[in-house]
Amino acid sequence: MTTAAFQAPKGTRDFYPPEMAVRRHIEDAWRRISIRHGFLEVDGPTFESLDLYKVKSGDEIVSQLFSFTDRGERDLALRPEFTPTLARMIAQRAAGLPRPVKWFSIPRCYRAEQPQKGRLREFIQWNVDVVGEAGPRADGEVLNLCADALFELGLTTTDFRIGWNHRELITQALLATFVSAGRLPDAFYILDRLQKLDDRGRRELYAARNCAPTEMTHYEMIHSAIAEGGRPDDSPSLQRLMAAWPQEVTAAITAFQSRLDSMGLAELCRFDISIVRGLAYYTGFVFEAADARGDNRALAGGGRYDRLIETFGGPALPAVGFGMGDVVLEILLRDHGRLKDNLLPRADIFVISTLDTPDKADRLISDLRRSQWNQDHTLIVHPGYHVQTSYRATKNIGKLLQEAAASGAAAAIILAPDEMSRGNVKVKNLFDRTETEVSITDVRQTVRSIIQMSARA
RNA sequence: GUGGAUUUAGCUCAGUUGGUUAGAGCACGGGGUUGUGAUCCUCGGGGUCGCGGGUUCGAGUCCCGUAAUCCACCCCA
Repeated sequence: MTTAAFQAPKGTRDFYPPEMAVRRHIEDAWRRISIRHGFLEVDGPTFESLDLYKVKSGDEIVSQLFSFTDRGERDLALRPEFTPTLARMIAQRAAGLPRPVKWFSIPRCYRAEQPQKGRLREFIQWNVDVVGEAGPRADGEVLNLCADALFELGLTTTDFRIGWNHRELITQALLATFVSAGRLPDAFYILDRLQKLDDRGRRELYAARNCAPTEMTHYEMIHSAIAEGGRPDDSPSLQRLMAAWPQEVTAAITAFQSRLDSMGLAELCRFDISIVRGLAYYTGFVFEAADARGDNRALAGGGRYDRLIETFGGPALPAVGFGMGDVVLEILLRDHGRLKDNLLPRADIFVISTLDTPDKADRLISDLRRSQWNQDHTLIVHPGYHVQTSYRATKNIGKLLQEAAASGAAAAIILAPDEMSRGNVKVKNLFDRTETEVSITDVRQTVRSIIQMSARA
């Protein structure tokens, strides 16, 4: 064996079978849940024209992209996210799409950044968007889907939290209480960092942003409100804050929280004024999912961006969506013990033969793997089995059974001269270790019942 | 882009003040015990010690550079 001369590029991963199985596990859950909520899958090119990314984020983004020039002098970049592609696709066909458009995608994305915990240069990001539907119903719908995917992967309300906010509403509330219009950008900057800093850090932040005493008092009250759980009913700080807010603002906040409550998300979701999602393009509702223990970076984030489709040359269409990356998600699943040690596919049946010729085993294996159709050949009445066998020359049944057990099979079928002389084979249940001798024509039936039993266990 | 730590077999790790042909466990593969998953016995493959330079009679070991990994910072769509 020689030392590999090459290694995977910085910030990328190789997916050997165990890692690939974890990735499949995650992607399958995303896909399954998206479809269950009525979303359709789309994809686009892995690279787009560089200008597409400048439209939304300006020139400074280029340094964070993997970009290149093709032989026709076109400036291109590997996609750092899917949203521009989505917006482009919607803009191109906006006239003909039934509304609302509910799409999801599971693209590989690329960012030329310094790798660190939860952040690589190549990653997979589940994207979900509802386009053409304004209002809190769609907002709640995407948040619910985000939560549902995490539940589907085995996480519980003790593992993660979702915080939500509304940029428009909170702007009104700030303007009505202690922030002047000119100070809004500073206010959002401060809100974004409020929960990430300790007492001293916050004081330094207030000083750096030239906060007046009333501002500091308000920010500290907001900090307490979030720490107290973000529910008006049991947060005195939040009650005091909201008492001074315009009535329509508090009404909208209460209404949205009760919408979440009725979707069964009461424990999970909290109104969190500090979630502002840095990006300028969010126009209203924003939310973020994170580890309940406060470890790790954000699991998922999104919100409403009603001007986005216009920005990419389409009609004015309201939109709301979110993204969830595979890297942080996998770390969180592991941290909370929600990933099984072994997610590799397990065999249904392992076939062992100590016969001198291979024909009978080959025939049996082939039959078992093939699906059975009904008479019209319109419907599979019984799908084929996942069948494995040994490549070893040995006729040592003990060793072969060991291999059978390692394959994860529920049943082993043993073809040996003794039984075969009677037209029979042995079928061994690999879970309870019992075995029966059956006619070779009855094998399929015997195996089926063993597999059904073990699937229940 | 900046700083710290790390890098020896597929994995986890030993490797003495610099000294012969670099080791162990696990994993993997062959064989054995008269046809049942354990245990056991036996044999085997696999490393230019991350890469490149330097010091030295001699470098896995000391020095310099570089790459990657992990952690933190900047940034974060």
